[in-house]
Amino acid sequence: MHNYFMYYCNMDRNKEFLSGTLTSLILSLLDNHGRMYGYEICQKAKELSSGEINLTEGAIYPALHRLEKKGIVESSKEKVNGRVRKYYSIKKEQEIAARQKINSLLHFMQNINGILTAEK
Amino acid sequence: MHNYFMYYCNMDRNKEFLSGTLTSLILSLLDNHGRMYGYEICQKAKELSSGEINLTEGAIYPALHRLEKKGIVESSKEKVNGRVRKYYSIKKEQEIAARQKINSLLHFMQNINGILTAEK
DNA sequence: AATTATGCATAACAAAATTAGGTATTAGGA
DNA sequence: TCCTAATACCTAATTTTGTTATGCATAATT
Repeated sequence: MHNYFMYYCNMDRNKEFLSGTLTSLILSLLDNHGRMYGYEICQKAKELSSGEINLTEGAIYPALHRLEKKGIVESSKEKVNGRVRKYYSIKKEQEIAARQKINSLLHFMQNINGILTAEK
Repeated sequence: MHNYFMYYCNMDRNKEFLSGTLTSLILSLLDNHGRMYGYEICQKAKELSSGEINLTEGAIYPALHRLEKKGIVESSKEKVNGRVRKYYSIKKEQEIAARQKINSLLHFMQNINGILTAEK
């Protein structure tokens, strides 16, 4: 290593948010509403943000697949009104970790907010 | 187009934040402190977040280069204490746009916060 | 003398969202 | 009865962005 800047210049636990809050957003919605399916998550995010947060399908579905692959959520398909829905929920043993992740995002946003609103 | 979901399911002006708050963070610091150089921006972000936001060099320098390439900031080199610093500042004609971007991030974070802290 | 801090830069890689396409069913209006 | 909108899933190519790991150079500290 040529210098030591990088020893303290990594994003630590916050690194994941610089590249997106989507995963934590999904976990939060699942934590609050229990079983949800992809389309429903998009709608709920939109609803809770006065129509301003519009998640794209190309983002939400791969994100859900990643969460499942990592063993954080589990899914089950169900036919409702002739259409198949894929419901996701946080695995029981992952709930604490999920809440920690959500709190980390809240904390991170407080830090960013503190910088953005700092007095000159 | 095969369906119409995507007509209203894009991230609109918020899209840039899902993939990082760094650019807005830089603009905010430059807006508040005027001329700053890369290393100084890292230090200031760290200082204003009680040491929790640690920007990496590999992120900050390319980000500054992108901002300059886009004509949003301008730079000038200066030798201070035998070391060359590259100072950046927001172009006069870009200040309003920069502040809008910063406000967009604040607004976006309020929305995310609203979702994360929503009552069940 | 050696290390730490200051200061810049870039390249290979990985992660994640955008963009754009695909399939299928149901509901509602003209 | 069409046609459109809404519901509901999926994936691939591309782009953007950050991480990780380098490299160089000078000043200050131990």
